[in-house]
Amino acid sequence: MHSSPLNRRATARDVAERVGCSIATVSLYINGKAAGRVAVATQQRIEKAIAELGYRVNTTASALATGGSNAIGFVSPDPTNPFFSMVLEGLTTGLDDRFALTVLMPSHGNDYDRPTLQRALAGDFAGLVLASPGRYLLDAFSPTCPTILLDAGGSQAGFNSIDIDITTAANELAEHLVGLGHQEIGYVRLSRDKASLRHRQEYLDQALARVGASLGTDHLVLDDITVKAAELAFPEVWETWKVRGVTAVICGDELYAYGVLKACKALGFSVPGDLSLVAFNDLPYAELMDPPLTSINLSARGLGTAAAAALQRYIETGRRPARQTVPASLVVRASTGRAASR
Amino acid sequence: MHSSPLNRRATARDVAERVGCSIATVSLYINGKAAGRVAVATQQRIEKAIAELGYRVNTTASALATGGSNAIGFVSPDPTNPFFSMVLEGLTTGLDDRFALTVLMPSHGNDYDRPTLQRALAGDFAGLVLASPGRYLLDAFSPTCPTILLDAGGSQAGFNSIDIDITTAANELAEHLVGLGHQEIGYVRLSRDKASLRHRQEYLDQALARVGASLGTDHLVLDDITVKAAELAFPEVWETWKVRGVTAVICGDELYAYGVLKACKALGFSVPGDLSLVAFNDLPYAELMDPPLTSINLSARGLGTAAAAALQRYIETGRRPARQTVPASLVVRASTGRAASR
DNA sequence: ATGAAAGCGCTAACAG
DNA sequence: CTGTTAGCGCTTTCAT
Repeated sequence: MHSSPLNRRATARDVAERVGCSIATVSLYINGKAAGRVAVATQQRIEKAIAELGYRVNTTASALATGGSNAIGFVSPDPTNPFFSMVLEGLTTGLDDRFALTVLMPSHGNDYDRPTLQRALAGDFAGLVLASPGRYLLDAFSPTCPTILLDAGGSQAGFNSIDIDITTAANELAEHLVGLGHQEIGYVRLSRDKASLRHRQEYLDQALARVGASLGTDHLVLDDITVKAAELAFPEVWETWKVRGVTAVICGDELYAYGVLKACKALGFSVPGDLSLVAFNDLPYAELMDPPLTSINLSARGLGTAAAAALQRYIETGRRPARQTVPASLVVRASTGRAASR
Repeated sequence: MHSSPLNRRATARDVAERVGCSIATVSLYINGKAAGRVAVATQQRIEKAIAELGYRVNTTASALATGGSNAIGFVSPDPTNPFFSMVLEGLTTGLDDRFALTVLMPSHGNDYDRPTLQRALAGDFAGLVLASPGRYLLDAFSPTCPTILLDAGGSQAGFNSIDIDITTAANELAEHLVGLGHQEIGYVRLSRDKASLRHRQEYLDQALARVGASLGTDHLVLDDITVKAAELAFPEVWETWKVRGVTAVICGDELYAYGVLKACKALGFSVPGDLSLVAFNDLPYAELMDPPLTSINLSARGLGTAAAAALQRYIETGRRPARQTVPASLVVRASTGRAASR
């Protein structure tokens, strides 16, 4: 309306000139510090000029002057995995409007690495959120701004983290499975050393052992977190698992469960008739599968909102947040049933 | 190592002092403009000092000085809808490392609105990508930086857009359905006026009419793009559709198809035995459904990479990109079959 | 109640 | 080859 596209953008100086006041006065007004320091009449004229010129503060300049950026960096392995989408959603809804969320992803490959982290450090962020960082990444990482680790698999010395507490859920799952007669259980996991994932497995191991069941050591180990990887590799590991007497499979990531389900169908197995299936995550798709997946809900969204709240407080007060935890919970659906007799 | 966390960050001045040269020289070096202008010996000493101090340029200051931000804003309705995740992924892989991608989402509600757009305009972005903007948003929108519309449903006067060309796919789908004996087809769509979605429907109407089939006017119209919405509403509309003799349903968004599928199961319909089902989108989950969904692949990722390329060129050259199109394609899977005899 | 001025850290002429 | 200088647009003291 007032300006053709891509015109020079109005500055505080333009506003000041139009009003006939100084830039400082404009600054006071737009930062809400005018009360009792700027005449009301002047304030109104400034407001009017701002509207007429379509003025908006230049956040870059503002950040430089105040020495504080308004950008939060979100470092995520894979925007396409709904777990991270949900964390992202939690973050955006939890963050104040004055913060901008910048996402940093691996430029190639399927997880983020040092270069990605370097970019995160190089950008001027007010705060940083690292989602499910591999442990090897943290060795070489020294934060330059308030940083929070998400789902890092237990507290990491010197880092602030929000973790998923799976103890209760793991125990419930163990009881659920054993209650259905399952003893020998197969596990599908990622090859990379992700603390968060190893963590899941360790708790599971303990919880199952306590009730007399076992995860075995013959895990199906995959290099990528994709449906395809699990689908292709499942038939092979099945030979081994069959011998051990496996009647249920737990997948360290939900995408794996989708793959296993497809493989089962191709092999003519019925789920849960022949094999019970459990997934970590509980994405919106878990209940759309056929059968719907029994899963451990990792509260991805909650992780995001908790991170947003903690990080904002951290940035504002400068005090490191206490270590936090969001609870995972077991959601029983039709993909688990009585163990097949053997 | 060299500095305790959250120490004051080294500036170019620190580097210059340590080396004993001027700030300008440091600037030349770090911007790769040193060749033939700075003595090699000096360059090495600068490099050394940079490493020792852990210096990184302050991008905020840099942006202010050059008058160009390095941030691209991505405005998206819902990070949780995999379509947008895939666009996002395309964007991140397509964008140069020197750009940072900032995501802007509706602060609440289920689509972005003027306030979100305001935030996008207020941030200092080098470029902006608006995903599937509602038409009503564009009336009041005048870009202040290179902006590209994605999936805006046909060119919008004065805007640069990349659209999904569904003509071929729509024709193929029409032939596919009619070939299977379908005449009366139900359509599930969003109530909001999204040009991109209306567009889909119009093409479909034409393509179907051409081969003697019909989409009817009794669409199932929903307010949110969620699985639940479709699942709950389907049984009601079915009464109407049954009378019309509907044998196939096309869903304007894949999430709707998931809902319809669930509803069908609950109602005891077999798909495609009693009803064929088609979805727009073709997310990774389409083929995991039972039955796998016949769908129109909207090339979300391709949309993202195309946008990244076009926007970068736009920013660098200042010349508006030509209108572009990525083709959609029909993917036939098991959810469509012969029309039920009636 | 308002303005002048210093400066945030960097870049880009321009002068030597 | 290198340093000086003048900003980028804003915030913030400190006078007035």
